[in-house]
Amino acid sequence: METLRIYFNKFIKLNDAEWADFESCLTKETIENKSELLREGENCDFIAFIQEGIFRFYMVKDGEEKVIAFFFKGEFVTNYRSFLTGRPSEHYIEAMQDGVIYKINLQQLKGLYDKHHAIDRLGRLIAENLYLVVANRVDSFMLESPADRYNALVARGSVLLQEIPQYMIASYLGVKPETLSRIRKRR
Amino acid sequence: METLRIYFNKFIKLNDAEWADFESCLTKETIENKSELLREGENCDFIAFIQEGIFRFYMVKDGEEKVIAFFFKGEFVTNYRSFLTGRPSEHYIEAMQDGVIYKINLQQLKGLYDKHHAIDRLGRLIAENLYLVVANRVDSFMLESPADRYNALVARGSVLLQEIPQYMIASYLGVKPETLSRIRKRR
DNA sequence: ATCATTTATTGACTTTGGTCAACGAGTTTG
DNA sequence: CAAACTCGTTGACCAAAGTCAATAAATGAT
Repeated sequence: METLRIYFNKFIKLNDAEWADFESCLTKETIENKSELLREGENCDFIAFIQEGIFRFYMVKDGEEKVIAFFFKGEFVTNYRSFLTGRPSEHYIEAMQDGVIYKINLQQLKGLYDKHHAIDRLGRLIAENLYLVVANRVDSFMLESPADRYNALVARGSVLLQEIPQYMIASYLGVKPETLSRIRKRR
Repeated sequence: METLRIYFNKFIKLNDAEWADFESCLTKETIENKSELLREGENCDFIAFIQEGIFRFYMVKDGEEKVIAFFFKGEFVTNYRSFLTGRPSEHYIEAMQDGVIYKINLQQLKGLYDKHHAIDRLGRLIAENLYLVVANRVDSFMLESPADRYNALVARGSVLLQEIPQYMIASYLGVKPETLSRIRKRR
């Protein structure tokens, strides 16, 4: 899996021994559209690298689906909170397209952390990376109006706009579908 | 500094050699109330462990101070985003009381990461920890009303309520001071 | 202790987003 | 192909938070 190794090189270059151990812990999975990677109440015991596909991370509050995040090709999909704390997930992860992922299991990853300094570092780099994503999201909620948030998506030509139905984007932005429709009209 | 070491034991137990190296990179600083640890435009090249004191992390948007976070005794204070990315800070960090912190510098920490697997792991655990804090904050913004967020503070008897002026709590909750005042009255 | 400043509260009014309902364009299914 | 859904849009109305202004309470400084 040379192309996979190249992806991980963006985080850290593992030597052949480290990579061999790491790769041996990855399990490739073919995911079909609308299947669920994780359900509420389950413990998330994996981090998965997305080779192909889009996933949404959502929870159900008062019977309504609230989309917290989307995950795309080249990113990691997991309920990182459940993964880190060992507590059951309050969220669902659902595939929005057919896809291919490489899962690594919590126990195996811990083993690799102990065995290879470099893989512990990879874990740090992944954590730091995920931190930056959520920290930006906090800022956008604290500082920007829903219209600002939508315009920011448009401005950076986000993949979201092509691939994701509008009512899910609305939820992701923290508004109702009717409101997003009106925001779009005002532009 | 035995008591300091005990704090870090909550993350990871370092052996004597690791701790000696780590401790030699910590610089103790006495901070006086209202002094600024970091200003907008500066690069944040440190993580500081708070032995004593409270800090607020805020930014100025359209002439208004927006409080993103508070940091307390036993926690780490830093602009972690600026620290990780090397980009200039958009935020300020200000002391809200006299305090004592132990700073560790970015370059030194990188050296320790290379030298000791265990300290790289400590870095991972800190990143994971900070991730959990912001991830919870995203959820509370997406799922709860301002009144819910305030009630959650009250319910867990947060230190914030004693130590922090109400208009800063309002900002932290994402509302205007007048609104927080009305939320409190409704209870 | 008094005065000045900052912080918190309250009222009247505006703005923004939510709610409910209707409708039309596209899709899917029988 | 037609019926049934789903999704996005629009309108009328409602609820929540923001704005602006006045005042009261608390805090600090002399």
